[in-house]
Amino acid sequence: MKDKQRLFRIGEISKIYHLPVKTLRFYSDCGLLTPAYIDPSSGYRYYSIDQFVRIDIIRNSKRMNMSLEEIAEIMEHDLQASDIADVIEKQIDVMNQKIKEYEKMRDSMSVISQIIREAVAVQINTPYIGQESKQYYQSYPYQSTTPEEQEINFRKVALGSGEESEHVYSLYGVSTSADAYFKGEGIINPDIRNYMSDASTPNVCVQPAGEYACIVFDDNVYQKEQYYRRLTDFIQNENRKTIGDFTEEWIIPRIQDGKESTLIKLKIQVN
Amino acid sequence: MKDKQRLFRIGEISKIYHLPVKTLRFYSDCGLLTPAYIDPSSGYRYYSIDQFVRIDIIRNSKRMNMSLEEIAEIMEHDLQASDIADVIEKQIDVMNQKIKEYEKMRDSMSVISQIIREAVAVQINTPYIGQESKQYYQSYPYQSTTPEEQEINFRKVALGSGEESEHVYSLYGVSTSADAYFKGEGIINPDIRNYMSDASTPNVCVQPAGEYACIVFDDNVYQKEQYYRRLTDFIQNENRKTIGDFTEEWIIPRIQDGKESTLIKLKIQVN
DNA sequence: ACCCTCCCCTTAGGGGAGGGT
DNA sequence: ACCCTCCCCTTAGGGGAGGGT
Repeated sequence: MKDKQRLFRIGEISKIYHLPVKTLRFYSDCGLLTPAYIDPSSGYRYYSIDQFVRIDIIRNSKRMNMSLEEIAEIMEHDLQASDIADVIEKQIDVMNQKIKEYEKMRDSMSVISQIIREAVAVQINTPYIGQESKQYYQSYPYQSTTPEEQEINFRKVALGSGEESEHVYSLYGVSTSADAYFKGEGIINPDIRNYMSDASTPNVCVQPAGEYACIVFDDNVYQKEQYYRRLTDFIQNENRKTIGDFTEEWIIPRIQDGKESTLIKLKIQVN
Repeated sequence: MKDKQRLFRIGEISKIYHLPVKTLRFYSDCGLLTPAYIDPSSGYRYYSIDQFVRIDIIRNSKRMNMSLEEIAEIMEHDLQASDIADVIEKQIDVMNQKIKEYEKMRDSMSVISQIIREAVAVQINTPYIGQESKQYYQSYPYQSTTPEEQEINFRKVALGSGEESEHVYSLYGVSTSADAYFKGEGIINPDIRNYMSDASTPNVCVQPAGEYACIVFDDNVYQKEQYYRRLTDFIQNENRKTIGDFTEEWIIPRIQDGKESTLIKLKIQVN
């Protein structure tokens, strides 16, 4: 019985458990782990072997990502072994949730980095003819005639639904009326498009696979016109005819000298 | 150009981006997102469309689990598109790390909840003969003659190595000399055992498969003897002979009326 | 209504000063 | 050496008071 009275100073407990003294003091102050005895004159904390199990429980629980509040909860409730299994299984669910969430994030991030890598792999500012594969998109009929209007419309689309937690990032873009452009009416965008990885959502539209004249540029949205010109000059030189409208894919916005600059892939189908 | 001067009040930005006003004020105060104009007399914050990209970047970066400090870092550095891909891929690595870590935790937690479920599935305090499968363990030669000594020795073993992050929880136990026990010398534990899921660690020992007399109890370590008696009485009644030493598996410790109580499986091989 | 500036609060401690055994 | 008690600091804001347009 006298060995049971063996008391440990805070530094000894710290060494045994590899726990900082500060942490033990903190547990003591917040009532999570009250020392067996506190010297009233010196304030020294003394721990007995009875405290060991509690420290074990705190340790194990913390490893399961439980908060000190939850740990205090379970420690003052005299759980049966089967209750402990319940707690552990609840934490397993929490872990599985986290894992799923992170996997979604990671996959979504993979997609976008892939798209950026592909875009920067081609010669920037240089038109080319390329084989493009089929793309799915959701069309939102916001007509924009100025870049400012488009900026606002774009946010309405991107932030409008409750898709908040769905993806880290979504690929957006616009179509540009070829008719209006070739008539000299400038760049008019009849809709905003959200590109999808598959056709699983309702009302999804399809952009056909085929040969496209493309140009990738990285500039401020107010400077778009020159890239349209380069692309159409190129198409003429190549003696191609366009099919359908232009599309812009807004790959990634960034900040250049305090101004927005967006990496954009502009393309139009040709025959 | 006058549309470009369009200024938005903090509440409008809040509505467009579904961001609390408090958050925007906080970003403003810490310099992450400075309003385009602050009225010197009223202190009202006004945002222009130029701020929109920054908010997008903050939003996307936060979704990738980046801290505001990291976001500020990347925003003041005029990154190229390929640099952004680098940043994203770095975050993918971070995510993968997290996923791995959580999967490890979850698997380790699964194992222990499984062990508890199996232990509580048998009639508690009631001896039985059961078929036990092969077990691997690491043996640590700490002889303990009192429960107190054992408590301390156990922590030395469990906390001694740097196995901290390996598992949430490990199954430990002791052997008890059958010879000494039957000679009336009491419960003497020549070693402490850390049970392993496989034989991959060096110096691993094997506890053979076979028929064992077992009893599962859930009590304070100072009360062990009565369970040894129950088990040995049972073995005698069953006309069995023991092979080798007793082993105790310390399945899960908990707190009962302020005292430690451990769910223990005590067993010994019989023929 | 909308906006502002304080001020205090949250987790789980860490760093350090200043002082006692 | 080892221990103590303040006190201030960290993330990313949230809640509320009290007051201005």
